[in-house]
Amino acid sequence: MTSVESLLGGEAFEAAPRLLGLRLVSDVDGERTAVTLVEVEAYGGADDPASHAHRGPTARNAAMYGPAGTLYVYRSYGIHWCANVVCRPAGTPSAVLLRGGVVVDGGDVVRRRRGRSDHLCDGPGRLAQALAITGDHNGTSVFDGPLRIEGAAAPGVVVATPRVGITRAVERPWRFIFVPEPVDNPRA
DNA sequence: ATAGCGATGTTCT
DNA sequence: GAACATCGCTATA
Repeated sequence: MTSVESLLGGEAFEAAPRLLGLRLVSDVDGERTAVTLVEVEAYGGADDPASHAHRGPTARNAAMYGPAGTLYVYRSYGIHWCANVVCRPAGTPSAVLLRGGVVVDGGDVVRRRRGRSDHLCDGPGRLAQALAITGDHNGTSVFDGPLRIEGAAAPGVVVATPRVGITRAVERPWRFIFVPEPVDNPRA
């Protein structure tokens, strides 16, 4: 078992914050890009009214029922792609929505894909476009596929807030933001 | 700086 | 027919 693999498991809201600070590496069309994950959201199964798996399996959410490490990619509002990582064993639906990152490799490629130089990865649709994640990657594994999660988290603080863009179970604080630990604070 | 709105695939009522 | 785990453009301030 890899070190990253051991970070998955447990309820989605427990696994989600563990992914913060890790690297999401993309090798698509022969181009390498990578980000450090800084914003994620947890989605559960039948017990989470905001989850795509709340009503049971469908053609769209099938990947959520795969083993931990499975990528669940869905189309949002008919336009954008959004990527999740499954964190529970096969048969138990779960998802950690990847909502934001900081580019650490392939910045030129990312800016070309995004068609701009700002707001490269802040938002699930933007993050997917930056790393060229599409429906083709639905069901692939983040341990051996074209999109991988690697490394160990850098030191930082995790802040929990309510999930955004949903209308049900809005009170659950299942959105997690990574605040890097300052290496040095000249003002303190 | 904030508000409104159009685009549009899949699911749900 | 309506809602939706969004985004980028446009208008108004």
